[in-house]
Amino acid sequence: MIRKALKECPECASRNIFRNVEKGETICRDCGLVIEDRMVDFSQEWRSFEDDGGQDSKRRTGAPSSATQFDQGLGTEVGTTADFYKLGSDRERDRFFRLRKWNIRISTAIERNLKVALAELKRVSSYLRLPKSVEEEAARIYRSAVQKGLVRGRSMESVVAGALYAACRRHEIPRTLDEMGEASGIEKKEIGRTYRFVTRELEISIRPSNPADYIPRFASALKLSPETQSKAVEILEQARDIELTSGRGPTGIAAAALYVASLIHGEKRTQREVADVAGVTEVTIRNRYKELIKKLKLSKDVEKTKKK
DNA sequence: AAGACGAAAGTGGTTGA
DNA sequence: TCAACAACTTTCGTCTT
Repeated sequence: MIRKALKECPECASRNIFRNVEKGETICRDCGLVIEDRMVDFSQEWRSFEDDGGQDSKRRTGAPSSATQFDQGLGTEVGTTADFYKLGSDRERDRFFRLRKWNIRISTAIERNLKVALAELKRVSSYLRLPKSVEEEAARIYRSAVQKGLVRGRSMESVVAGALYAACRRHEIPRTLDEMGEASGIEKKEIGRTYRFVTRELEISIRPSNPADYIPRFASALKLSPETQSKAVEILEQARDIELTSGRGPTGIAAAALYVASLIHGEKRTQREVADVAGVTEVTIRNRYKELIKKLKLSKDVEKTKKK
């Protein structure tokens, strides 16, 4: 859903500004500038990660608690010392202290971890300029991962990055693993690994990302016109209709579509430039590009603009 | 000289026996 | 658990603009 907003583009002073609320992006239709992508997404997704048997128990009870608060204001405590005197036998007293000690030890450990992790999450999230809704989703995912003990054997940072990556995908504003790697300082292999592991263990279903989701950001980074941008999306739609997109990496396809569109509209970018912002190699762009012009009889369009 | 093209070998992940 | 495999990368030589 795209709706118009009353604002001026800081780059070209155009009023031709569009907001894509779902993606938290605001784009100038004239110069293609992505003005801000930190809008609040009100369409909150509710999902329960508790393994309580009820598979799809989506809860809508109570006020929305921010998952980025490190303990949601809900600590646990096993009794107080005042309770101690109500107990009878030595056995019971021993038991009481043991439990109390354990509980404190565990919950403070978890809380401390969560506190540090959420700070890191916030840092990475703001570095990538992600909307608040994504940040919160990532925080929820991270919390579930901690509760299931999935962080053990993995670095906290990599799980944070994985959770953020997953949250972006769920909100259909995918970032590449490269971007996530740069923001978090974790190698992209590692992020991919923890991402897969965490999503599998928590049974978070994520649809394969749509190449078109990458177009606005890539086009903006390449300073391509909105016309070129929509041409790229158009190409992607055609490509999807004839099953050219399945099985291929979405960033590669997006990059190739953008490359072709830039040729057609006489705003040529080199394969190298497009490859860099998309985080793929020129070879991949070439392969996708070849398939595109072949199967979409696009060659004549490209030729036409070449001669001009 | 830079960009585009393509071949060949290598990498990491998925799948199916 | 292992091997085949598909997609993508790296590297490098050649052609085109």
